[in-house]
Amino acid sequence: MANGRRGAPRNEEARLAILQATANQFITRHYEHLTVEGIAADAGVSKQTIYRWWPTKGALIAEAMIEGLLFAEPLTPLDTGDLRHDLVTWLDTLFEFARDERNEALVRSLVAAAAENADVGLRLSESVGAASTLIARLESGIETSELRPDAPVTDIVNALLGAFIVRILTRIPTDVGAATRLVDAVLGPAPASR
Amino acid sequence: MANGRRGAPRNEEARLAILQATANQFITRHYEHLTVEGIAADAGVSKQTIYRWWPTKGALIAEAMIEGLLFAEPLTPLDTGDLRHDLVTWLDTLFEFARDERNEALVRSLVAAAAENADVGLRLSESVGAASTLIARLESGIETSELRPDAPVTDIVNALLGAFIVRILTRIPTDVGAATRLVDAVLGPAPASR
Amino acid sequence: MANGRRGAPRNEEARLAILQATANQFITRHYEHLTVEGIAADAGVSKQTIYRWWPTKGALIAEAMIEGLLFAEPLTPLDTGDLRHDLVTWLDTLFEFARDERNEALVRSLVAAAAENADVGLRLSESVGAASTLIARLESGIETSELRPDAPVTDIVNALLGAFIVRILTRIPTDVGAATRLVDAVLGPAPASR
Amino acid sequence: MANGRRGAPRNEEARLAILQATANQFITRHYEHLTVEGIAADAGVSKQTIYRWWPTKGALIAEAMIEGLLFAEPLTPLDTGDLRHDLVTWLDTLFEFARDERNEALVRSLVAAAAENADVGLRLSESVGAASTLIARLESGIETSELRPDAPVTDIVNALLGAFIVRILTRIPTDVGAATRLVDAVLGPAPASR
DNA sequence: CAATAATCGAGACGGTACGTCTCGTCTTCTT
DNA sequence: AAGAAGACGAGACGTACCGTCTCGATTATTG
Repeated sequence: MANGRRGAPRNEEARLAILQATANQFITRHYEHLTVEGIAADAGVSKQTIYRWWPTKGALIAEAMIEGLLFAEPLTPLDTGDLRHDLVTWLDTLFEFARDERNEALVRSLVAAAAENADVGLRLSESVGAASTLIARLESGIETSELRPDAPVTDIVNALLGAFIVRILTRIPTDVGAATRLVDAVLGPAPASR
Repeated sequence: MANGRRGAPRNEEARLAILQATANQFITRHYEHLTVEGIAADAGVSKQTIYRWWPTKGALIAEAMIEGLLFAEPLTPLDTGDLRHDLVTWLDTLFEFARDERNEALVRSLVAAAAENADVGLRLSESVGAASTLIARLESGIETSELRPDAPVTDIVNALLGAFIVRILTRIPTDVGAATRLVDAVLGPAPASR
Repeated sequence: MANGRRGAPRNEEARLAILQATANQFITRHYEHLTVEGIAADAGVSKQTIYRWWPTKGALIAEAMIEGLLFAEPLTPLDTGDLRHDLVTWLDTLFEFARDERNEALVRSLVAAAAENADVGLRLSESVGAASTLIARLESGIETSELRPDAPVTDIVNALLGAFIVRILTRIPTDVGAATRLVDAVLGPAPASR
Repeated sequence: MANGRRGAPRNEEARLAILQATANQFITRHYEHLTVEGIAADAGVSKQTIYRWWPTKGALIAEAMIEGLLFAEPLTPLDTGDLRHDLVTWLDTLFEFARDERNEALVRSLVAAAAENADVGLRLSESVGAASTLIARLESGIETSELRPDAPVTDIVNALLGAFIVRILTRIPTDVGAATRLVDAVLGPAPASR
């Protein structure tokens, strides 16, 4: 059945090649050295095909993020039943991930992109920190009374993620206890067994 | 007496003109559109004079930050004796500052610069959040027992500042209670008398 | 009865719209800025319809010339019985025509097209100078003995037309006596009774 | 001694390389396929260096003409004392030159350039026909009474050259007698010994 | 009267070149 | 030396057209 449009339909293969190339280039050359010409060449596509569908580099990156091409495995929190433990584990994984200079540069690059482009910004906390899953985990912590009912869940997530990002931006190497200390600050110090 | 070097000494006037021009251009055109040629023209200086003394744009910005040319008034926290209140006030001022789209863009620009340049990154939390003063304020809070003695002061500052930056990057408009909620999130809920 | 071909016949309306658009664009934008896309848009036709029937821009222009769409009125010589006078009048009209900058540009454009495309070249002298009529006029001059029987009629036409074109190309403004001098140059000086 | 200007002086080597490359490309690829990028690559120069000094392709060609880089040997008329003979010889050489398809294309290309650019146009008749030398030859013919004193010398040159150009543009192959016939037309038929 | 074949408008596509912008280096003259 | 002026090679920008191609819709012809 007709779709109301005429002319050749958009080439899905080209679209994916472009997004994949965007991810490749973003990872290898970082945001500041990302070029549309490079992406076009890498994707085997003409520049015009890129400009026809995406207004800016940022839009490309944002879409590559949506397609899940930027990060290999999303860093999502677990749910073992112990909120404090789950948060520490998640943060530790994040810090560990960023201990590899390549990954740290990738995150920094993503922050740079987010700073210059709203589309990327909108997806930043989701992409870096799996924010929505994290929020869900915290809300489940409220149900198990590990968190008081009026805890500002979103703000807690922003604080944890923000602390991570500030560390990345200020280039302060992360010490071992950082994750625990941050969670302590946010949930209050660990009870009894401490 | 001679300083052991020959030839004309460095022109301090030119140095300041360059840094001032850097600040002007940074504020008006943002980091992504900052050009060395533009700075040179604005400062009435040749490009070579810039390249002779600064290796990168980031170094220029970092030095302009040190000279206090980027932000009009530093947003420092007060000390009224009530820590929680002082923090909320400070955060509110920050959010208020960023409510002006021009300032928000300025902060975003600074984050972009920090992401791409270590010199700027090192000074980011100081410049945006007056981090050292804030740390001092928190430490004085420990003395007045408003904070437990082992509170992770630096991490708390990172969390507060980071939450602010995450908000800026994700372009989420700030609602009225944000500052209070954030302090609650990071220090735990306000005690009894609330 | 069938013509041996199946499918929809060529759309004559589209053909004329294309040629008319070619003429419009040629006149307003000149040969160097003539684009197939512009013609297609102007004619309300798809590019493919143009490429299906004409191999090059030159072919389009040549056909527009044949259809008489490029020049409003062909500049044909008269026959008053006085050959020399008729030639001077004709040349004067030509010079007068080209005195309007718009027309001069049009002729130059046509020369450019002729230089780059054989189809246009073939029709150049006919289109600019009504060459065949001019040759006929000269041959009638032989019959009235105003011209010697072995006069190289075609070469004379080429010389007159060529001189005009050289003037156009070299951008030399035409003075009043030019037409007369040129006829003198090509036919030899006027005889006795002058 | 100072010349009043500061900054590096124009690089003469680059200038010549560019003009030489222009000539090369013009000869091998013709005007319509001449590209600034190609010239820059051929000359080993950046595009900006070209655009800094020449506003258009036409200006490049015009300057290459002035430097005598476009035509190997200028086609200048001789002076044997016999005007008619010298003109026929000159025209014959011209026709002979253009009989090689490569040269014909070169002349056509030059006409195209002249049609689209005034700088080239100004130099066309000089470059193709050595117009000034030809005019001088005709004036010397007046002194020897081979030409009447009031002969329109410039117009005669335009007519001869124009006839040549029209032949080139209309792609009419040149027959053997063409040169003689044209000169006959212009000087009147040859006297006695014919 | 279905199957076939050609036309047409629309528009996506890989390419090439455009003319501009900025980079970081360099060369010259002046202070 | 340091500095102003500015030329230079390099390379990316975003745009304009090229000529080809794929669509779906619309005619005609033919078996």
